[in-house]
Formats: sequence, structure tokens, C-alpha cells
Amino acid sequence: MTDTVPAVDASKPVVARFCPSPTGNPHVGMARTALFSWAFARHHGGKFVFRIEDTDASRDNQESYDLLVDVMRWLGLDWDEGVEVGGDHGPYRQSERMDVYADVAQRLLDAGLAYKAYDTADELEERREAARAEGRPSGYDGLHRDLTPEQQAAYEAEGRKPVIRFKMPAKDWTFDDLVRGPITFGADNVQDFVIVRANGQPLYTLTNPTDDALMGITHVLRGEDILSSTPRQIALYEAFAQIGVGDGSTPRFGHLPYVMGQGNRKLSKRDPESNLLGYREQGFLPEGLLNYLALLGWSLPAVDGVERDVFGLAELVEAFEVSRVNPNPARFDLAKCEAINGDHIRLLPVEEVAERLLPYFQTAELIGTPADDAQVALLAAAAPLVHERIAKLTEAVDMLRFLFVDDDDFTIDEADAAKNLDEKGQGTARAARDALAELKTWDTASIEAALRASLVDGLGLKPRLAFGPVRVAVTGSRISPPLFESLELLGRSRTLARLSAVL
RNA sequence: GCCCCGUUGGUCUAGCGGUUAUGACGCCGCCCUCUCAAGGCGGAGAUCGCCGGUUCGAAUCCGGUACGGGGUACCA
Repeated sequence: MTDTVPAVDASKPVVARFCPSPTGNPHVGMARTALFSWAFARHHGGKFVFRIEDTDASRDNQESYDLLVDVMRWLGLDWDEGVEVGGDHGPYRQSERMDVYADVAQRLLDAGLAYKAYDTADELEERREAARAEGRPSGYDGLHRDLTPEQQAAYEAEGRKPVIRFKMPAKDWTFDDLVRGPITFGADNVQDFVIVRANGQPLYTLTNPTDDALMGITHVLRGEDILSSTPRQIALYEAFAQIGVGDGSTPRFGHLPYVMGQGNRKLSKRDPESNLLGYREQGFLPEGLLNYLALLGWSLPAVDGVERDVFGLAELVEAFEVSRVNPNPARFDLAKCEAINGDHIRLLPVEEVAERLLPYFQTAELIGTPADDAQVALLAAAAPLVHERIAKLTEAVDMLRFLFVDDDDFTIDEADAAKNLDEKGQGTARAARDALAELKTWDTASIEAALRASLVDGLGLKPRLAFGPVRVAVTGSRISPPLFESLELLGRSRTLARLSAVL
């Protein structure tokens, strides 16, 4: 297979990155971006950098930062360089790099590649409106581009504080997008942009390319929402080459499609489905979630004509080619996400399912913390009963609750009781209790034999009618794991007590 | 307004000039069965946004157009 590594320079190893802003809860679109960037780096044997872009003090917060780190670790997207692990290009939080940006901005100014602009918001607004009215692009018109020192001094005297704008060279901008192919922006449509606010704070437009350059990023995979800012970044890189920031090369860009929610809207932080932490709480496996996320815009190449959409991270890394990324937006489908997750659960050895289940049982307080050996053993014995029946780990908690719950807390679903434990059902339960009370050996086979003999052969009931009342009385629900196995695990005394309790 | 991106069953997706248009999720039916799942088998569901062109032949190439999305900030 031909390797379509689009390299800046073929001899240069790949360095990719993920650089979220710590605002709010981590969401799935973010995870998909991180996943693709990570998979790209790993596929090419390169490095993956994890940087935090917290330059907007009003929106960033520490809790969100902690969550980001936590969730990346949970997902298993490891990084070679970045926050928490360090590296040669740190620090990796932009809030700790302000001196770097100030220096770069000053050098840009000194080299005449950027300038101070004193326009007020109102002035800009007015000119923008005029431009639109005439059918011209509405970006900055360059009015303060060539101010004389005297003019600048006059504005300063008025008390105006300048922003720093980057001077866009007048030329067309073309770049070969890793997922979309060649994209061109005409010179007239990319205007001088602000890189430092009037209050001295650097903007994303400056900090992001600066750090990418300084950290040696060769490939930038990011959301398509910032596709149109790419020409500015490329222009900045060319300026960096002149002032000696970075190694003088420009990275390759690839713009990933949106992850959509309901309707034609991008999945937003407000959609409950977008909350990454929620998936962990609900019992999604990281490999299941990641598998589904990978399917949003990418697919494993077919082998001998056979397509497969359930795969592990190692397979993803092995096969990941950015060129296969589909450029159109994909809608997030929870039902399919759950189905894929269920497949991953079934792929796990049952012992491991039991291990992964433990924390969820502890959260539900069905098993103590620390867990005692008997409870852990019971969970291990019960895991095979739910292994094929769950799509999310938390579902096992509900299915096996009857085994772990204190007798005082055991409850029976009212609707199920009404249907299955009427007079006739109680008769069935009584017969079951009597048959089981005499049983010598308490194991699945003996329990099944005794129940069949008593209820099916003895009372002449159809199997589903025979076992329904027993199931409801003992497990509390019309729907449960396999009955005979469940009774064995529950034990004789608790089983008999529960049957007696409904009579 | 101007710029950019996108468009294959309900959803995700394969497809790179010749296929009865692939697979998955979901849905329906049947089998298995102590419930529910899982598994097996089968089914419905797409005139590949639209119009033109190139070609013996177009989902695939070209040109328009419509619709959706994004940008046009001292947000990212």
C-alpha cells in the first residue's frame, strides 16, 4: 500500500498535536479531533504533543484543565510531550508562555511585519458596513497600516491604545489540505488581523502558530471551523521564517469535519450527548467510544472486500490514513455508539468485564470500597450472565442488583408483579419454593431440573409461564439474567425467602 | 453582501469511468430460547442534491445551480 504521508519535508518525522482550550466540559467533538491527530502521529511513528491554550482568562478554568487531562488518560490517548509530562519545548500551557508571545509580537513589529492600529470599534464597524454595502469583503481595510510616527503619537495623545495587526502580504493563498485537497483564498479576502489586543493580551491568532512553530509541529489536524483562518497562519509562518521563530517551515493542515447533533447543528457543549465524562459514567468503554468516534469521518479499509467497523486502537493506528478522512459532517448517533460499545464489551474476556464492572458497582454502593473478596468473587461469577446482554457497563448494575442488594432494600417492579404474581403466579411461586426447598444439590442443573419437574411437568405450565413468576419474585423484574444460574448465585436461603415473601 | 467547505437509504459509510450501488446502526419477519440479550437467516429502505456537458458508458470527470454549514471579532 502506498503511504500517502503528506510531509512538509519527507526527512522530518511527524509531530502532531492536540491543543484544546480548557473551557467547560470536554466534549466528543474534541475527543474525535484528539483521536485523529493522535492516530496520525502514531501511524507515522511520530510524536504527539498535548498543549493547553488557556490565553482567555475570562473563559478558562482549572477544573476544566484537570478534566481534559483526566479524560485524555481515560481514553488512552497518550502524549510524548506536553502538560503533566513535560518535554523540550515547555511550558505547555499558554498562560505560562506570555513572555514568548510578547517577544514574538515585538519582533514582528520591529521587522515591519506587523503594525499598531488605533481604530476604535465604532470606526471599524462603520467601515465594515460600508464595505459590505458595496459588495466588498468586510475585513480590515488597512487604514492604519502605514501610519507615520507623528500620526501614531497623535492617537496615543488622544489616549487610544493600539492593537497589533499582522500585515498580510498581498498575494493569493493556496494550501493542500490533508483531507480536502487544494484550497485557495484570494488576496482580497484575507486582511490584516489582530494578533495582540489593546490590553496587551495575545490572541489565538498569534499564540497558536507561535507554539506550533516553536514546538516543531509538522501536521495540524483540527476542526473545519477554523479552516478559513489557515491563510493567516501560513502567512505568519512565512513571517516567522524571516524573524527566526521556529525552523522556518510551515506545517501541513488538515481540517476535520464537524460532529453534528440533532438537526443541522454542530454538536454543542449543551447537548447531553456531547459530554465526554457522561460516557464514562454511563459505562462506555474507552475503546468502544473511540471506535465509534473514528467512524465519524473515517473507516477501516476493506480487506478482501470485507468491511469491518468494529476494531481496536491498534488496528486504527495501523490503518489510519488522513487521506481517507471524509470531509463531510457526520451526525452523532447514540444508538450506534452503544451498539459498537456492546460489541467491544463482548470482545473482552469475561474476567476483564468483571474487573471493569467493579467500580460501577462501587459507585452504585452495591459493593463496598474497598471491596471484600466475597463480593468480588460474586461479581466474577455473575459477569458471564450479563456479558452478552449489555451495551454499557452500567446496565450490568441494574441487571445484577438483586444479587448484591441488602435483603431489606430488595424491591419488585410493581407492574411486573401485577402481571406475574397474581393468584395463579403465586401458586407457581409456592410450587417452586416447595420444590427448591427439598433440593439436595444447589447448582444450576439441579435447580433447573427441579423447577421443570415441578412446574412444567407437575403443573403442566408452558416454560415461559412457569418461570415468569419465579423470575419476578426472585430478581424483582420480568427481565433478568438467566434464571437458574441466577438462583444458584443467589443461594438457597435467599431464594426461598424471596419466594416466600410474595405468597 | 463577500470568502471557504460540504451534498450516496432515517443515520454513519464503501465506491476513484462499466457493480443487481458496499457494509454497519436502526426498523420488520423468522430461527434459537426460561425473560432479555447475544447469535443465525431473510426483508423493506438510495432514480448517488439538481441541471447540463464530456464519454460507447458517469455516483465517479467538467461547468453551472440549489440547499446546508463555517468564516467574515480586540472568540477559538
